[in-house]
Amino acid sequence: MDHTSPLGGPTGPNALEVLRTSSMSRVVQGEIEKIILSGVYGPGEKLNEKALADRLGVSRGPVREAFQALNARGLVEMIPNRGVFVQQITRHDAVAIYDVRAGLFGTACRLLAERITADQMANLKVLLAQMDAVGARRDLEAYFPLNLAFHTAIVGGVGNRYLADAYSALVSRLQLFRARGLVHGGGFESSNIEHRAIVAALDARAPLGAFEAGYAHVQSGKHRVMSSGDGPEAQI
Amino acid sequence: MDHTSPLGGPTGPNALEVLRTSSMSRVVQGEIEKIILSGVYGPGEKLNEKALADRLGVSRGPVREAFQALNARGLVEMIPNRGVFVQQITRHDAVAIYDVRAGLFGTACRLLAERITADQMANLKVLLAQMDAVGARRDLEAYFPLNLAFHTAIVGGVGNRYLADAYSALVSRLQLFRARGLVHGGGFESSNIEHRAIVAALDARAPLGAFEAGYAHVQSGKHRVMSSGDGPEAQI
DNA sequence: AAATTGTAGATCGTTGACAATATTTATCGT
DNA sequence: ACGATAAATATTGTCAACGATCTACAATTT
Repeated sequence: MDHTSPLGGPTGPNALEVLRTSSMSRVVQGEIEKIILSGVYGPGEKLNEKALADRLGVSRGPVREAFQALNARGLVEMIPNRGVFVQQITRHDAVAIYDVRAGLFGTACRLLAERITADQMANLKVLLAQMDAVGARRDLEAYFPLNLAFHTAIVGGVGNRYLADAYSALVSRLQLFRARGLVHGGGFESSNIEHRAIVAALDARAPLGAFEAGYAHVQSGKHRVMSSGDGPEAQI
Repeated sequence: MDHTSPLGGPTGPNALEVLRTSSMSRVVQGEIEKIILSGVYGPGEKLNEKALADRLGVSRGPVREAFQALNARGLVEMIPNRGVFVQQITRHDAVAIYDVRAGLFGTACRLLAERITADQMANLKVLLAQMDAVGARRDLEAYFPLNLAFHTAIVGGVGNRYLADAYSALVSRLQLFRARGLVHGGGFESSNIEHRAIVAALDARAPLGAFEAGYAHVQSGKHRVMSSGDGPEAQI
């Protein structure tokens, strides 16, 4: 999850100017990923090599290399002699991704239950209390980052790089499914109840209970998202 | 599997000749991956761009693109202005990978228990019986592909592309940890007992039991591998 | 003698050009 | 006017070359 631009540039490829000599293709990859996830290109839309290269002020070589990396991460689809397209995620795909994500998140909870420290436990409880408070006000804008921090604390708290990478790869792919950024809160209460169940299981150092709580939480999120309209509108 | 020589003649592997016009860089990626996983290059060894390009009979461009894809898949490490190196997997890394793999395999068992067909069930039982027979003879050469087929049937049988991809990516990374191909059978009986437990849970359509059986099986395999000598010698 | 500096060779990162393929546009026949 | 065919254009795939950077080794200094 190194999407942090080396230079806090506002917009545009001025970050490219700084690192012109070293790792251009890696910066290009981050830029293209940001463009894709920002939704500028619709799902299935074609990514023109030369156009992107000109826009980023580089040659086609680094762009092609960035495409290969993004393809391996599942964000784009490459068809020989045809071009590169933004990966299309169907409803069916989203369900499949959620299933895997549930298993990974449950595994994270299980592993964390075996090794969680007092500090980590306290941190989770703080986040839980904050989400309780914010949820009572139905303040979605404030709830969103807290929810993200809660999940990150659990997945990252395990200290397993491969687990964190696999999980974030799935989350990135799910971003492709968020066609419009329309978000409407509709699962505050249940989501927070599930959070509390996870923390309770972690506090009890119960691996099996923690897995079940984490697994069920993501599955519930899947149902919340998939059952609303014809597109995902909430990601809780 | 086709034994196209990794150290093919100066003319290059024949696969490249056939697909010269279409997707060279994808073929190059597969070739380099085979070379890496075959253990020709030791862990941490440097991969020279021009040398690989000359050996495969292509230019440096496709090789560099293949490197990007392999880097994203975690098989190589790229250091700017220094080069590309075979990814080093420490003992600690292997343990972490096994933990994630256990969670994914358990998840596969869980999901399969919810949707397994009669044909799939019969296939698993056939494989189980064959492994029983071969295991009684302590025939490791015959046991290995059967074991692989068993795991593949479970992970692939779910019909979840993302689950299968994530799982195989972890398995590929674990291959990096197999420094020497020394394999000595030492866990036949226990491994097969665990296989039977998995099949039993699947047959009972018990998701939770299937998860636990699959999770425990991979964890046992981790212990079998990690506790023997200073390197992995069995992969059961 | 050990450490530092300078130079030569090798390797990497990037670019622009050329060939092969796909897509679009124009033309022709019915 | 519509559909099929052929030229024209655009885009992708690959290559060879140029400048930048790193590594290794020799010369110099402390």
